[in-house]
Amino acid sequence: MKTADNTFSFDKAEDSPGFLLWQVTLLWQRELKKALEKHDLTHAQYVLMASIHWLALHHEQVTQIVLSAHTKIDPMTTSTVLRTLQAKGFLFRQEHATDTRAKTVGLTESGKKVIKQAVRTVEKFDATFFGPLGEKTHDFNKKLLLLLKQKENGPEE
Amino acid sequence: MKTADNTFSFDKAEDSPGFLLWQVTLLWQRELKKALEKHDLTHAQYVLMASIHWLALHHEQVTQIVLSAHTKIDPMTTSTVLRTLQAKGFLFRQEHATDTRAKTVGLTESGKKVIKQAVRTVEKFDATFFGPLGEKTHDFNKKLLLLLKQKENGPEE
DNA sequence: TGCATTTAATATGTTAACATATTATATTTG
DNA sequence: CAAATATAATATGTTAACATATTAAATGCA
Repeated sequence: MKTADNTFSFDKAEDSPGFLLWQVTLLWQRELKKALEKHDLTHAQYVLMASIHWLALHHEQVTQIVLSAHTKIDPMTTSTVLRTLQAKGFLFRQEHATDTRAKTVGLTESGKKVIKQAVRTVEKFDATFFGPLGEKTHDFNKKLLLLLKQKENGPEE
Repeated sequence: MKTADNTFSFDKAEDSPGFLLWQVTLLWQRELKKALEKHDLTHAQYVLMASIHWLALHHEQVTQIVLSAHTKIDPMTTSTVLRTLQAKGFLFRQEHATDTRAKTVGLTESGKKVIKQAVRTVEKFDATFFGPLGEKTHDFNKKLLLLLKQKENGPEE
């Protein structure tokens, strides 16, 4: 369908990876949000709690800046969401052993219990959402990793 | 790296398509935001204006609900962002010819000028961002479309 | 060692994304 | 036709994502 207008280089919006990526993520987030309601968690809260749990299994001291780097949630958002989670009793924040600027973050028993259940919910949800990709899921992951890595020149955890 | 914990079914967070998808989109949005600053547009504003322009070339009357469906931005967000764009003088909203509930939306001359420049910026940005995919970009698009399409046919609430 | 530079966290303010509920109008159907 | 239902837009309120700027402490280096 050719038109007289030459604003777009794509003949269909469906050929734009950016537009598609964003739309898929909108959809994914919208549905995941509903799936997380039963745990009384938002997506950001879930990601941070899951990452704390994950990092705690591999690191000693999980600080907010480490969390921010791992999740790619910016430090300010990380700070405010963690405060909410602390108010919910799902985590504690205490002064770092050697760096008094930093705060060490950890899940409470209550938090651990919640996140374990939530992880099951999310993994089940993702299995359904990405089901159509079938065995091509790994290939999809590889492409996403490629896009992530291009910008990654800084220090990693 | 095996641990005693069995919360996660993935041994690495990098194997989770949901986590990766979300992270790539965060990165993409963050950088696109900066690229759009020179046009004084947010991403949502850009998407809506580009879609109005696009739809106007293919449809007669672009209503807010049509825009919402096309962009997958929810109707409420669509409404408020369009109001902002109207205040900026980039678009008009007038009563629909036959459906008095609806509003027909269109770009002003000023809006058209801005969006044409912004589209160039975004297409250039996307070319760089998705550059690492090379000729696999089309395959990436296909996978994203697959994920989008499942919902269109799927169970409706 | 002392001073400049980084860095960790956060106060403040803007826009987005969404839920829920409401208003007004359109459409369906009994 | 009238009543029930669906739809287009929006008021109100919550959380997220981010920018900018600030505070205080760690680190670099001359």
